[in-house]
Amino acid sequence: MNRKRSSSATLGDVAQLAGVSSATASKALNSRGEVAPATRRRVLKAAEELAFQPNALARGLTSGRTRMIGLITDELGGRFAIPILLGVENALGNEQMSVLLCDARGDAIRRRHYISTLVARQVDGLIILGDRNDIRPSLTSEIPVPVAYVYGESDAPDDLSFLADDEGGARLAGEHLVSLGRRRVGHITGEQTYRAARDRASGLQAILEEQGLPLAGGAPLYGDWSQRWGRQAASILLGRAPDVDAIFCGSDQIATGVVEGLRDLGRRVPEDVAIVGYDNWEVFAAECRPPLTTVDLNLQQLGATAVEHLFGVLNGDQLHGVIRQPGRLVIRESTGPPAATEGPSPHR
Amino acid sequence: MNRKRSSSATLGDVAQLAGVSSATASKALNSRGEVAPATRRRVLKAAEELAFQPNALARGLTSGRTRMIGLITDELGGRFAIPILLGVENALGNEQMSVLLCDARGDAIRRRHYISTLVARQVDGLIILGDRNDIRPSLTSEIPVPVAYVYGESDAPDDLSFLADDEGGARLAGEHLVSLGRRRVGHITGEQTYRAARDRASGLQAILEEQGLPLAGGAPLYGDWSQRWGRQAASILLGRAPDVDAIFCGSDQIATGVVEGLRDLGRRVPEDVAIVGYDNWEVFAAECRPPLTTVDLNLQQLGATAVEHLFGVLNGDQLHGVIRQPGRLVIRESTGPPAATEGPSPHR
DNA sequence: CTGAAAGCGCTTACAG
DNA sequence: CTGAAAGCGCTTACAG
Repeated sequence: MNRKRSSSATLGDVAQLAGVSSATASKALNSRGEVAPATRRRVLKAAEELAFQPNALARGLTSGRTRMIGLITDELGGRFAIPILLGVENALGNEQMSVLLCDARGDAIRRRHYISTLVARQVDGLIILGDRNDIRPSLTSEIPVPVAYVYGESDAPDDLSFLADDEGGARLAGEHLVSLGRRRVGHITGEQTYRAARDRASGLQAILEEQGLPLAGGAPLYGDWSQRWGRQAASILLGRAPDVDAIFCGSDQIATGVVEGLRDLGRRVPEDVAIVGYDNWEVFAAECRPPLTTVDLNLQQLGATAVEHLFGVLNGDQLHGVIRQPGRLVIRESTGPPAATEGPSPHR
Repeated sequence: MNRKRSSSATLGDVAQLAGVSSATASKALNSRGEVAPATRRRVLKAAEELAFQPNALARGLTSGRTRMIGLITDELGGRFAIPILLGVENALGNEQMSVLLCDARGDAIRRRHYISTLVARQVDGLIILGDRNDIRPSLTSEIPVPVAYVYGESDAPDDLSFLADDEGGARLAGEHLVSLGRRRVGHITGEQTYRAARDRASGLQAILEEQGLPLAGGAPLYGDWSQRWGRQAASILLGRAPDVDAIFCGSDQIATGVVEGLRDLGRRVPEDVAIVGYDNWEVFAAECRPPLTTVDLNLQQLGATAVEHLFGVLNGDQLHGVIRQPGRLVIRESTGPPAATEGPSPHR
C-alpha cells in the first residue's frame, strides 16, 4: 500500500506519524519507562505502518551493545568448524544476535588483523575457533571484550575454553566394545602430535585397564588421518595381534580404511572384528560397508554451549577454565557380539 | 608502555593529543581535504600512540556505508556452501569488508527474518547462497540494497545470479574421455529433480553427439546422490551396455560407489572402464582407489566472482542476468587410455 | 506520562 | 590549511 521509500523509516518518522516526540516513541517501542497505553498503541501502529526497523548502528552507538559476536576460525574448510559454527549461529540467532565471520586461515597476522577489525566494529564478544582441540597461546590481552575459545584451549588460566571431551568419547567406545564381549581391542589412530589422538588413546587404555584387559597389539598405532593409513594399519595390527576382535579407530576416515583392509585380509566386520570410528562424519560413517558405529562429538552442541556461557560473561558472570562437551555413541552395524564359533566361520 | 584503558581511544582523544580539532584529525586520518603535512604527521603519530581504531558504528552512521555484507545460506552444512563462503570471505577481506553470516536452514520464515535483521544492521549488500544451483523465487523486492544470488538463480530477470557451469563441466569430462579414445561412455548421476543433474547429463550428451557417439546404456541413470546408488547403478549399466568403456558420474560420491561396484564385477579402473567424477570433493576423489579424475566447480572462485560483481553494483554498475563460473578438469588415475588389448586382459 | 536536550563517535559542508 | 557546527538515528537522564 505504502509507497516504497529508498531509505527506510526512522524513529522520527514513527514519532511524527504517531504525534509524539521521538523520545516517547523510543520508550514505547522498547517497553521502557512509563508510557500511556493509548500512546504506546499509537506508536506501535505507526511503526507497523512504516515497517519501522530501528537502525542497529545508531542503537549500538548509544547503547554500547551491538548484539554482534565476532567469530574467528582457523580453517573453515576443515570438517570441525562447520558444525560448531552452526551451533554458534543457531544459539546466537535465538538471542537476536548476529555473527561476524572471519577466517584467519591459520595465519597469525591475519588473525590479529581480524581481531582489531572486529573490535573496531564493536562486537560484544569474540569466539576463537581452534582447528584441533589443542592448547594455543591466549589472545585475550589484545581483546577488550569477553572471549570464548572453542575446540582449542587457551593457555591462560583466566580464559574460558570449550573442548570436545576426547577421553570421555574414547571411554564410550571402549565400554561399548567391552560390553559386547570383545576382549582383544586394538587402537588405530591419527597423528600423535594431535592432542585429540593422545586423549582418545588414553581414554581407551583407561577403560581397558579398568577391565583388566590389555591393548591388542601392545600400543596404539599412530599415523595419518587417512583411509590409506587405516588400510595399512589394519594389516600391521593383524600381524602383531592376529586374534584382535575389535578396533577402536581415531576417525571415521581411518575406520573406513581399516574396514577395507580387514575385508582384503578376509576378516568379517563385525563378526570377526568389531569396529568403532570417531567423529560421526556421516558421509563416511553411514556409507561405510558396514555402516560405522562411531562417537559423535556433539560439536553443534559445543558451539551452543560456548555461546550460552559467553552470554553469561556478557551479563557479568565470572567464568574461566575448561568446559568439556561430552560426546555420544552412535551405534550402527560395524559392532555387535563376536561370532558364536571361534575364528572366521562360514556364517552365510 | 601506555596504561590500558577500558574503553579505547576516540577521534577526540587523538585530536586532543595532536593539538587539533577532531575535524582536522578526521581529515588527516582519511587522507581527505588539504591538511598540512606537519599536521598530518602529528595526527598520525597521536593515533599510533593511542592505538586509535575508528568506531565502525559511528563511521557507518555518518558515511552511510558499513562495509558489511550479509550472507544468507540455506544449508551451511551442505558441502557446497563452505567453499563458496571461503571465496566470499576472502574477497571481502581484501576490501576491508566483513561478512555477517546467517543460516536460514531452508526455512522461508527464518530467511525473511534474517533479511530484515541484516537490513536493520545496514549491510551494504546481500548475498543469497542457494543449495543446489537451481532456480528460486526472487527476494529482491524485500531488500533495499544490492543482492547477488549465488549457487542458485533468482527467477527475476533483473536480478544478478552466479551459477556453477554444469553443462560446461560435463563437457570437460566428456571431451576428456573421448580424447582418451573412449567410445562407449555411460552416465550415472543423482536425482533428476536437480537441475545440476540434468545440466550435467545434457552437457555430456551434447559432446557425445558432436562426436557422433551414442550414450552407453541409452539414457542417463538417475538416482540418489550416494555411493550406494553408484554401486547399484554400475551393475545396472553393465547389464545394459556390457561393452561400456567409460562412465561419467554426477558426483565423486557416486563415482566412488561406481568404482567399488565395477571392482566387485571384475572390471578394472581405468584399464577397462575410465571413470570421471564431479565436485573434486577431496576426501572422496583423492582417497578413492584409484583416485578420481573429476570436475572441480571452482566454487571458491564462484564466491569471489560474486563479490567482485557485487562491488561493481555498489559502485553504480548496472548488472543483471546469470553469470556462469567455469569448472576445471582435475586429472587423476581413474582415467587413461583403454587397455591395449580387447576386453579385460591380465595386465599385471 | 511526555518532551527538550545532550550525547554516542564520527564526517562533511561551510566559514574563516 | 583549520575548526565550529550540524547531522547520522537512536537512547537516556532530567524537567515539567
